[in-house]
Amino acid sequence: MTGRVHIVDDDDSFRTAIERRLRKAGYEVATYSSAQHLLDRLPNESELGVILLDVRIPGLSGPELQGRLSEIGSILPIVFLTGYADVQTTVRAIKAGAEDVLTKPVSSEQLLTAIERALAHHEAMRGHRNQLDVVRAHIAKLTPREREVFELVIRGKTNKQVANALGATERTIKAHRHRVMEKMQVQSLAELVSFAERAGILKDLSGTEQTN
Amino acid sequence: MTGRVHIVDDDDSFRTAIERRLRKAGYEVATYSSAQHLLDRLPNESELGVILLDVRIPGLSGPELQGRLSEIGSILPIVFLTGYADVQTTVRAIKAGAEDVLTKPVSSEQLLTAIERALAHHEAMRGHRNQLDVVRAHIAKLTPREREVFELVIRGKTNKQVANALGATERTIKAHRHRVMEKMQVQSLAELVSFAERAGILKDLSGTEQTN
DNA sequence: TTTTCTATTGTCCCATGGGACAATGCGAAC
DNA sequence: GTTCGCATTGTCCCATGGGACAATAGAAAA
Repeated sequence: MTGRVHIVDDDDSFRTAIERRLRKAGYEVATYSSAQHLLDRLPNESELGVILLDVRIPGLSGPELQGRLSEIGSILPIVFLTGYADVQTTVRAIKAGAEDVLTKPVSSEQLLTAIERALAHHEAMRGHRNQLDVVRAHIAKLTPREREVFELVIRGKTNKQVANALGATERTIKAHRHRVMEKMQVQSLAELVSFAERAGILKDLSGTEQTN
Repeated sequence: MTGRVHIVDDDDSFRTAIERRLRKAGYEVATYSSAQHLLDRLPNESELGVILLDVRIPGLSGPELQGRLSEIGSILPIVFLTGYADVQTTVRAIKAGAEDVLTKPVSSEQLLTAIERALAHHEAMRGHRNQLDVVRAHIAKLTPREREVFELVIRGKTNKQVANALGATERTIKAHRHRVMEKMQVQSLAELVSFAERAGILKDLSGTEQTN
């Protein structure tokens, strides 16, 4: 699998050594001497990639950079490199979503295996996120009123029930509902519900009572 | 939060020491001198619990026990205790779902914090699994034919389309569909789709074409 | 001020979903 | 052999969803 490896490490000779190894293995490489440098020119995620990140670096630490990236919505997988074995840090990193944690010196085999897995993971995650983005983009186009109707319809309310709930005529709801289906680009209620479920709406499974 | 801590460690004195500390903290405790002993009398998950598991123990190792438990559907959280810092093992354990990995000697604060988090996690997971079990139990009651109808209906197919697809009359599908709604205990298509989505059916979002 | 977006509601008409009341045929279990 | 579960299909009838064709009104933007 091809992709770009973003090496973040303050040790010049280490960066160079790893870079050489990775280029030889067929990967694109970008290097950064600090976390800030990576934040300054954020990798474009239209390209598959992985961040090789040293845990302890001057300025923002590895885990701190991980937090920042997560906050800004990055899904670039991170493979940590650490000079010494620190269980506490390792646990936190993995729980925070790190792809792997390797100890220096790292064997090429370990490194390449981790990178391959990370790239595969990145690809899968991108797929998921793209689907989500599409759905969310559609939802964003709904007007406030349409959004209200949407919320009730995906919970199984009939037009009549929605009409009562929102204080409008059944005919009106019908119109809103029609535009919701259009904007969400679905042809059936089933699809609409699927989308909603995947977009994280519908967390709780209540709203089943009927108020004719 | 109350709950039972299952200590698995071959070191008698260690088990006793930890047990004393935990009982003092208000937890129920069960001890096992080997992984096999725990497998022999599996903790009942109707009670909140957590497994305190030593990584290296004679017989089945900690991670191996973790694998076994996972296979048999256990969702008891596991907090690993390890004598020495092994990043490789730690990463695998966490990725395999371990709640935490602590190094011996472990401070009471660390231990109690980890246990509390594990118990809270167990409670949340049980909730999720119970919902899932209910849905799956309902699905299990469907006859093969009803299951086929179910699969198509939740993908937005109309009775007519399902009838064509399965080579039956619209009336027949109507009958099956009715029984599906009954057995799944839902009143609306929206609910049916929600359940299906949560039960893991509907992974791919295809099946949108129409063949009147 | 004029255009545009949003919300609202109407009437007709048809397709689809769903309940009520029934019935037939076929294997498998008893 | 009889019972039981399962699949199948019918007819009526009504509620609901959804398309077609239109129209009104207020608010915000150009």
